[in-house]
Amino acid sequence: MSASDSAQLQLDNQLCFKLYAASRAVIRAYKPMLDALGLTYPQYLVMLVLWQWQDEAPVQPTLKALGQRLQLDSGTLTPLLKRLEQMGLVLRRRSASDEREVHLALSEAGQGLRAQVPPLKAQLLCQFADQELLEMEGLRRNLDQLLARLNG
Amino acid sequence: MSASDSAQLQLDNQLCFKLYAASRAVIRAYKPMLDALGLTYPQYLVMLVLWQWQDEAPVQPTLKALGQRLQLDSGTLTPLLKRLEQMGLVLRRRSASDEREVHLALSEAGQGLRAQVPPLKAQLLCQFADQELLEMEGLRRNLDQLLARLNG
DNA sequence: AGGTATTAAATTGCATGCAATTTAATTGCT
DNA sequence: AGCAATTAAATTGCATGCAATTTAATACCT
Repeated sequence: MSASDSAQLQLDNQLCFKLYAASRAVIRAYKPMLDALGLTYPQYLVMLVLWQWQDEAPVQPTLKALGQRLQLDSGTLTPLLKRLEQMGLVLRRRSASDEREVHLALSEAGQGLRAQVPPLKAQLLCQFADQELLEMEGLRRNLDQLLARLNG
Repeated sequence: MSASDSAQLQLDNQLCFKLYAASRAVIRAYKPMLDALGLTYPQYLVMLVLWQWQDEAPVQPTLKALGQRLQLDSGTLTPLLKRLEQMGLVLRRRSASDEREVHLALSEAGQGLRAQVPPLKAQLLCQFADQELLEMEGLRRNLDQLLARLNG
């Protein structure tokens, strides 16, 4: 165990830990807004995708396509989507042309929920100074690079 | 739902999603190394802290101190530490001076495991170009700022 | 000293993530 | 057509995260 080995193991220097901690800290910051919406964080991300697909529809809004978008598999998404269906926000039905696929759609309530987000989001963001929002934009670009490197 | 509201909801623009996706992507990248160590990702983070405390000992290496370091509560750490204890890597014992506290220590095996990390870590990092490692350093600093803002 | 408030873990319950397996439907090949 | 290979979900099992409650020990206050 050399000195440089030891330094490399310092938790404060670990990018992995920073990412893990920052991700959970952001989820905590979203908690008040998500409580108001009645959603968990991953449920919110699913709704974001489905709302987005209302504007720029992909070929088929399937569970598979959603999984590719969020990098989550059916083991995570199947029960999550069943909960959103129970909550009356999402509709699931097997494709007529290919019974293996599950097609997703927003219910009226699911579409309506979308309008509640912007004011809550604004409330969340207004606690940050403009300066800080700019820095976050830089952070977002850095994350893009990392994601492209790790996934693409 | 204005045009700017819609743009703000775009998933690609969401810092929250980028962080969430990047964190999981990094954990995936660590998987081969962690499999070789026989640890899960949060278990690895716990070991990193305990190894670090061997060098720069805090007053007391308690579960509470570990929780503050990793921002995790006893609901997560208690079962995780019991597993590390079962694996023979960590020792847990109640403090003599305050029976409420659980003190943590590394077993021989737990200390020995530390030496296996640097070569595996080097193997992990060598898939990245120097340029990319520099960019990650910038990312780390950005995450520091965000964490300080959200936690501190 | 005695009783209340506080504190540290542990426990309980629920919702992810993710690997591995299973099931059912479709493709592709001969 | 017939059958193996592939594919999309669902299922199973396990380890987190985290809120809420419980338990046990210590601190505090008069």
